[in-house]
Amino acid sequence: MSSDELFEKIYTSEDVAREAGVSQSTVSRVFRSDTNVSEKKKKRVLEVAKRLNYRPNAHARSLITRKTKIIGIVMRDIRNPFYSAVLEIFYDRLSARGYNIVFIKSENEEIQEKEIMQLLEYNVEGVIVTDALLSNAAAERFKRNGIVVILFNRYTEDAENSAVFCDNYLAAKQIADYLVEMGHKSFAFISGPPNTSITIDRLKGFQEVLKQRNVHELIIASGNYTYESGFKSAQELMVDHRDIDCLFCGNDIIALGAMDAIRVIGLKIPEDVSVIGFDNIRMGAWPSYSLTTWEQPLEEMMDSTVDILFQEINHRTTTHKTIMMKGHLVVRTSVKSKKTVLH
Amino acid sequence: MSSDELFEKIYTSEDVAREAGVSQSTVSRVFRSDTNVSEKKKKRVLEVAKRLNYRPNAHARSLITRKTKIIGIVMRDIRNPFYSAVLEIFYDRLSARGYNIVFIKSENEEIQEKEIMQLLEYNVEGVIVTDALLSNAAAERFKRNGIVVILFNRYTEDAENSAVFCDNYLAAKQIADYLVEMGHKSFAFISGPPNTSITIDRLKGFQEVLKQRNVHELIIASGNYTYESGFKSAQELMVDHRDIDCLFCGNDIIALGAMDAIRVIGLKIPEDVSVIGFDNIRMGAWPSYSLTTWEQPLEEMMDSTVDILFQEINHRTTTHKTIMMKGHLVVRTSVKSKKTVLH
DNA sequence: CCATTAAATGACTACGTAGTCAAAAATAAA
DNA sequence: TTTATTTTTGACTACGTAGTCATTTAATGG
Repeated sequence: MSSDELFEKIYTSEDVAREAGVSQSTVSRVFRSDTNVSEKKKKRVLEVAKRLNYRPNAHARSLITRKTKIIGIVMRDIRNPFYSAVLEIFYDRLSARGYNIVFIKSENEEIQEKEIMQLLEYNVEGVIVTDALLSNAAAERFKRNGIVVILFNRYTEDAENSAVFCDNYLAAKQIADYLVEMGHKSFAFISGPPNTSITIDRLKGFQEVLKQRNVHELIIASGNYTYESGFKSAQELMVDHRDIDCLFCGNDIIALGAMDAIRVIGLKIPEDVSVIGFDNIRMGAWPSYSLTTWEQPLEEMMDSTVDILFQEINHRTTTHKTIMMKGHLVVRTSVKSKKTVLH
Repeated sequence: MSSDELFEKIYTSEDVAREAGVSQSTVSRVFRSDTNVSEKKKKRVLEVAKRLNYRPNAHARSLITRKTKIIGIVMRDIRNPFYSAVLEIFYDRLSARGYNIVFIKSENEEIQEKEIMQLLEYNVEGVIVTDALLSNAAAERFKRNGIVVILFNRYTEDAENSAVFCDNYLAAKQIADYLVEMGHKSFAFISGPPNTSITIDRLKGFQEVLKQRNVHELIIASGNYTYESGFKSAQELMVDHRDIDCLFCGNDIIALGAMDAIRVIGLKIPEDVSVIGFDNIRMGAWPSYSLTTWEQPLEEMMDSTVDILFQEINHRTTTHKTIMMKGHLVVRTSVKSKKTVLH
């Protein structure tokens, strides 16, 4: 027994045309919102289409128009709340422009062949790379196929892609300034993977200011951008270096892990150790943490990203933009002021 | 000036065929891994393909095979860590089977027309609905188009879809038993949206056991499955009902919010109030919370879901399965034992 | 070496739509 | 009414692939 009978036929524009007594062209026109259709026929077509449950086939359309209305989003750690938020907001923005999202989870740090294949085969119009590295070879592959690539929250020195990110260097400098101002003496930095632009810039800015302000020792522990990594690093750090009074964490989720580790040891935040994060994820505001952190202007960054994305898709520009945003410090209670307050 | 020159031509199977001195059919065979191709020509085709950077066009393929290798995942609150995890795991499972994921964020509780359209137009082979409601009308739409729908972590009484979920009723009963055993007297339940199967079953099981054990009052606050909602509900609850000594939360993220609210008020967990959650998200294990909760066998549930999904896609079965899994209690420190311990 | 069978190959068509172009219909102008 | 102009319409083709079928080539058996 053929089981096809169990399902209704999936009707095509031709079926609708026949039923409505018009040509396939006219049906196509109606669904492209082409104005050159008489009200009468338009109405008839829509009626029939509704009755037959007709929907244009996106693949056939893509084939002929060479537009897929699909954007690929490459992400590594969707469980990082920062990136959950990023995915959600990108979805809203792209959806509002009539685009669909193919979600690609990058298995390793660098985008793999398999992932590139997927995106190429589906002919995505653009790719937003957030959480993963993009090798020059991969960037080249996309470019050769006319696929726009935008880096979000990261950049590569030499790759010729547009990128939108927070000025991590400047932010780290301001954070360092703030911490020194607050009277801290002994600093540690728990970083993410050492080979990303984010990590490099944050470390660089932080170190520069410390040096400039005559703090010559900075203890560095690098791991990855997870709670577990932050927990473990902080634990080791605090055991080996009892005198640390200030911990700059590569991002908020690391900071939360670090705070828990510090408290488990029996130390108090911020009395014994100050902790500062980066990103301003929602959880940082929870009373259990009340994390002082740096807020990235997430929505603005994403708006810019989407703007540039469509600019490049539509005008096929070859000049790329690098947009660096500022952000600002969000002061809560995880950093202690050791200075005497003067009235 | 035409800007097309800026990009390499996107080659087709025909280009490859010409260049390799074979027919388009042969190129197609090579890329379908059809065995009926001589090693010699296969090698030649692959060489040329690599040189031209050729990739088969997924849309053309979909058009002719009527297989898209795309699964839609509908989710409402990706920021809920439970669902972030769900998305990640589903990605791994589906990806392993060569399928791609179109991510759909449901704007409202119920899947909207717009979202259905998107999935239909892209001819997804199946849809996994996790976090959103699926009206009968919507289910019907999918079914008519031969699209398999599986409900994950929920079900509807009458809809004819397969569903995989945790036995919430039984779990809630065991939770209630446990809490009563531990000596609690005054119970409250902070629920999610009251119209989902999850909420209904958890409440039902909880209430039944309480009644059975002669606890006749249960204070109920309903909100949604977010930290903020849990925080607010707990705050109101604890102010209005000072005597509550035990709080059953609809899920873990609500529980975390509730715990923070309780602590902000100045009460201690579990000394003053016990809190229990549901899901066993990672954050519950963090030392700041150490939440006692019910673990859903997430991976097994998702394995089942994917199994059923492909079973229905491949064999086009019309009989639907409902799989209910058990799960188990994870005891941490957010519930106090008020009973005297006897040795 | 020829007959038979199996493997490899290419010509051709279908998939469902968009869009071009020319013809037809409707409208305006004379 | 006739002619010029604009709007609507349908026939037709292209998009890039999979797969059918007939043909050619290679392999096998006697």
